[in-house]
Amino acid sequence: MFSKATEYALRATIYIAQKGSEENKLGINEIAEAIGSPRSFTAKIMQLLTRDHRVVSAVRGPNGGFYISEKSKNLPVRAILEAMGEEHVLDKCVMGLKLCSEKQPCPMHSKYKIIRKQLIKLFVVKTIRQLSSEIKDGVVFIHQGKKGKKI
Amino acid sequence: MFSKATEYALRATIYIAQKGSEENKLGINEIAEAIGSPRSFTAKIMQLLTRDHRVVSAVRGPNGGFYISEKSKNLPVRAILEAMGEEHVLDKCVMGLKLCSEKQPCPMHSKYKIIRKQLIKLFVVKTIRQLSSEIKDGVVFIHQGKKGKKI
DNA sequence: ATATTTATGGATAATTTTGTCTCTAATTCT
DNA sequence: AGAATTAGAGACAAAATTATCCATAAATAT
Ligand code: FES
Ligand code: FES
Repeated sequence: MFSKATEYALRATIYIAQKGSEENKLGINEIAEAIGSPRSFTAKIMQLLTRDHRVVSAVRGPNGGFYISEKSKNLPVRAILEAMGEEHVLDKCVMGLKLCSEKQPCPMHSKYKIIRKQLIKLFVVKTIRQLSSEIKDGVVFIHQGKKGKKI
Repeated sequence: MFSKATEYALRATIYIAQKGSEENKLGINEIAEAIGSPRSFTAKIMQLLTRDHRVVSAVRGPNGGFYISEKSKNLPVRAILEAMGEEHVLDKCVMGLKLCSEKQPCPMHSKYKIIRKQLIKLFVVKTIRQLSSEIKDGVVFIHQGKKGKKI
């Protein structure tokens, strides 16, 4: 559904929201290891998430690293997709027509639109905070290591 | 959601099902133009759909071309995904975990699984015949040309 | 038989995505 | 001020996807 980059972005953001804070920032090494993603590629992805403190914040130097402000934790998960420039995935025609619309719908449109509506809603109503708290509460994973790495 | 290749496969298959028959086979040129896809690439995709007469059938020579048997029209749309080797897309973890499961679910799993269930159902219950008949009945498009190319 | 038509198969090219590496900039600590 | 630490930025490399081209095989028509 999403690109690898966006999948890593989702996992990294939720991980930082749950494990980090402004007082306890997380380094790129820890993040990449925790979510099971290639380190350097993840660093590049973080640059997209941090520009203008869009979703994630970053500070350089000793004790620096990444964190998410309490305010940003209230952003919908969709904000991550937007930062990655992949929010369109939710609006795309499932059969690849240039434009999904009622005017010129593809053969799957009438059925698919009902499903997509729920999908869009999921990404809009769920906040970063809510997803990260799920990790705290129950048995939820952000990476599956050898024996499954629960955080 | 799907690769370009699979999107073309979906459109091509539905188009052939609606416009063609064993008596009136369709050539690759007509198909590619009708669905708005690159001709040569589409030819490659047809090879995946036609091996073992999996979904589409093909015959060479004059008056040759592609068609879909009445039997194959009863296949679920999912059969197209399978021929393209992309059926896994429907089963994938939305956050990119190696395995989507109840044992080690990602933070979005509990909500997403409900949506995915409907998505899978859509591809399983809808047949190629049903989709192509929708084109016949109503105002449904398989390609959006200059002014929208209805077929 | 020969020419014509149409899909098939293989090689190759272009583009996008994924991933790495290194040097630089900012920050902190001593 | 200088050393250490951490993210940022850019060039680069590898892999996957998308796309093109051409020679070949099969079928038909003459
Ligand atoms: S037009 Fe295809 S999903 Fe809306
Ligand atoms: S584990 Fe992520 S969707 Fe099921």
